[in-house]
Amino acid sequence: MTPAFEKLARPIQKWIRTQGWSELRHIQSQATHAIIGGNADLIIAATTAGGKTEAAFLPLISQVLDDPAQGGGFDLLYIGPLKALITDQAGRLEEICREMELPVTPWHGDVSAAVKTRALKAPRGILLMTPESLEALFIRRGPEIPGLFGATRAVIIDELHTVLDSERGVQMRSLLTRMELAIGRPIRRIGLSATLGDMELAKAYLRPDDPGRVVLLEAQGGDAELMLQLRGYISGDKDEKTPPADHQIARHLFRNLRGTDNLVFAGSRQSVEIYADQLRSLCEEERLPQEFYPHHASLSRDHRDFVEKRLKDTAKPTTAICTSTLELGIDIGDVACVAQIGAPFSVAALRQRLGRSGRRAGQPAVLRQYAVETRLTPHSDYVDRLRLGLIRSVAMIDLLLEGWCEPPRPQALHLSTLVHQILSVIAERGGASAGRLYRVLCQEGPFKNVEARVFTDVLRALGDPETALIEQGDDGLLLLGRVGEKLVEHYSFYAVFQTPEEYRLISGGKELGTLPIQNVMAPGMMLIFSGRRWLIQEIDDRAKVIVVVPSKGGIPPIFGGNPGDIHDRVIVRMFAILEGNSAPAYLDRTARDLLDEARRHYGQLGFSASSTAAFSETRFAIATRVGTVKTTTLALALRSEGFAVETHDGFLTVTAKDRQDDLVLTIRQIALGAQITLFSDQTNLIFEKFHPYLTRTLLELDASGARVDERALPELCRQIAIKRPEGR
DNA sequence: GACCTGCTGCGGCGTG
Repeated sequence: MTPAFEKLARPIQKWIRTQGWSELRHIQSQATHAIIGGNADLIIAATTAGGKTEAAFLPLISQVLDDPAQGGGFDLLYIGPLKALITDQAGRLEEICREMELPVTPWHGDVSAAVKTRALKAPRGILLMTPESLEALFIRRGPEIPGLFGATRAVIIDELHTVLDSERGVQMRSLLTRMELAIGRPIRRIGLSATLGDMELAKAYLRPDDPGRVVLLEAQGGDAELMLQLRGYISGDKDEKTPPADHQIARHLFRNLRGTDNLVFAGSRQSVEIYADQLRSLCEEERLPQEFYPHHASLSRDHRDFVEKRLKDTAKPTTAICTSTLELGIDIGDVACVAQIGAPFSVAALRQRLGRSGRRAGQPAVLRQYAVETRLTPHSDYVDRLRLGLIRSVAMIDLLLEGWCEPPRPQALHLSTLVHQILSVIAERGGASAGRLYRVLCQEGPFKNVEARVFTDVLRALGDPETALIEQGDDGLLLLGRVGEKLVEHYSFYAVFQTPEEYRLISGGKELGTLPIQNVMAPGMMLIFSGRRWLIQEIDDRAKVIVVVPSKGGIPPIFGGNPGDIHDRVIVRMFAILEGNSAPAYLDRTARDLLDEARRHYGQLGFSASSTAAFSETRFAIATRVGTVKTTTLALALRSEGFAVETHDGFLTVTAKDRQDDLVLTIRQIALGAQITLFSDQTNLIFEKFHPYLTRTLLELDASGARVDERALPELCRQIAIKRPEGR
């Protein structure tokens, strides 16, 4: 055994021997040296089954055993984003700690109150929590926080890459700062993460005040060989002999995936239902046992557990048709192949998904990408002619092969989460001064981009008698107001993210899952859900329950959602592909023809030489050549100047009301720095949980930080206005 | 033109 092994506590060494490990993995040795040899914050980056949990916990538990704390609460705090992950990890840690009399306490909404009460009475060992449960602890038991975490040596943040700059990530960092302030010292932070494109940014998120001192350990190598194919399909065939594109794809999946474990990422819940239904029918037609199952967040926990268990069970071949539910989190074992239908929304997601395949030594990772484009007619729009879905798929695969993926977004203001944390700090302490709130949240905490003036405006908005979230006591202390008290009292307060209203779908007394309320439903209608077909029997609008029975026909429901942000670099690569002339070897015949066709149309539209094209005196296209945020910003600016604008990947379609409007002139004026209003009264700015309590001015400021990039506008318009050298 | 995640305290009732 290695020097690292010798550093571990005796009981841990004994446990390792009983596991039959011949040696520690490299990342585990490195982590042992870093954790036992120093006191720095740490990021351990490796794939899902890379042994990260043990890499962090074996040395940390060793420290606890070799140098036990005398009281002062839990020794180690683990924060995980999923209940299932916490249950999984608690089980693994209990195995390690069983002989050592170190308690392991999983703590989330499904854990019984008895377990929680016991842990609070004698707080020690390892506590595993969700960010929401930690939030609840601060609000319900604020004064007990120093006693519970006074001796805590380290906090382990699992799946760090999934939180980073998200609402939940900001909430978590705020809680950690508040915990450090409550106990009067920093607590070592250890992040467990998938490998990111830019790990420097992850360091800054883990410890914003001192990212330079964060040690980064990355598991090296392990890159399996990649087998790759992109197949092109054309939908909207008039020819009756050719089946529709989705049938062709379903048949191809059926022929190639049957008999093994696979993941098919279909892009949306609706599309998951469509393909699951078709694959089920194919099994029935061929009189074969069922092995294709849908998996997405609207399906019941029971059904999802069933699919996850089947994936783990090596005896039964299983293919899950899924959304990002199966992209991260609990281990489902190795799969033979990952299929992706339609272009993914980020290279980071594509990489994470592909990481589910090719994990066994000697096995290649297999990616099957399916691109669906519409059949062209003489009237087809230019965006259809440019085959943007196929081009984006190629761009993302290119970038994946180069090892690039999207870095976390630049830090937004997060005013909705700030409102939440203001209420939470007041609840924790029973009241707080404005100065203290500013210090805790904005100076020490994660809301560093919020200036004092903006912070004061937020407090004023919350204190407005109409809003009544907070009020000022006689001594100047800020207290919860009438509405604020009600909000904080209810358990729905702890989560910082918004959730839509839904119907529950019931059949034979069993819940099938949930359905967003925007679906227009009536008894007698037929529905595809959970991969099967149903007839609606009755609807209870007040209880939000729909009762269904099995049927022969049906259509898939709408699940809604918001368009995602495509990164600048992906769009830049798409244009490079449109302007290039070689075709990647992994394209099939149809995909290659579609790519040629896209390039031909790109040239015919004149985009090689100019960034604008006119279809008539009032209808134009602009090639922005940049990602969603900047493209959307230009769209808002042009709308406020009276143009009608549609957005696409790297393109805008612009319609002028009359021919007097000169688009080119407007673009030139913006390029020269003309002042433009981006938001009109009609622009919806409420998309996060606590946005309804803020003023219009604050909402515009919040949107400016995250959804638009006003400063990039003049340069963007300069680039659009100039002629491009032909053939570049 | 998309996806995902989470939740306390207490009253009422049944059982040992």
